[in-house]
Amino acid sequence: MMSASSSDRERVQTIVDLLDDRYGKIDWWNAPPDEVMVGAILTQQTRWENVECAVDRLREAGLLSIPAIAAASPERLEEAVRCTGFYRVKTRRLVALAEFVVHRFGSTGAMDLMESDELRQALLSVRGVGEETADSILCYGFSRNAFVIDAYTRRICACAGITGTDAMLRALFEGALLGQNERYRLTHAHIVEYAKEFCSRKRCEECSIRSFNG
DNA sequence: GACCAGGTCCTTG
DNA sequence: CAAGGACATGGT
Repeated sequence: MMSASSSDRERVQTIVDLLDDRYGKIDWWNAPPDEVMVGAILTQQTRWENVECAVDRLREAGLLSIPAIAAASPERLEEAVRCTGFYRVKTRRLVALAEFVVHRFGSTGAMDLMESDELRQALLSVRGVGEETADSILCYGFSRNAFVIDAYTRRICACAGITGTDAMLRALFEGALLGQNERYRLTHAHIVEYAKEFCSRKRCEECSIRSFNG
């Protein structure tokens, strides 16, 4: 058991190990870069099942690529992504990102030539791309070592008695993941799965991570 | 019918 | 900087 004086670093390592034991290798958000960028926007404040609905609709409409989105009418995009909610603002964000990629890089492939830090800054300059969205794109779309901090991560960390800014949490997890993209992907996936399983009114008390706190 | 979901932006104090 | 609201559909 963790002692009351265990450091944040130790607690994070314990969480990472506990989740790895529980879920192990899982296939999670394995998709081409264009699809990850689209999904990263659409999943904002939205359940993943609804994102899949929109992704299917976009695919059927031939709009599941950055060039296609950059050239599409807002009306067609809105119709396809309506099932994810916030469909007007998400359409604007998709178009902003697609136009940014096309104008600044020409293609998705050219983006991959950039250093991670610069690519992150570039993504953050797009209206509608915040830190979580940018890191999701980096981690899952471009296999970079960017750890995604989301609401679930904050909640689980808070339960474990770990407090701090997103930047601090990100540094803590990145310190535990040994610079391997596969571990970055898996750990964030594990956190989401665990949170969906235990961070509900009903099952919060069964969550063993609470006991790490003091 | 209330409440929440893998955020982000904008406005106020 | 912290807090509060807007954005909107779909599931419990």
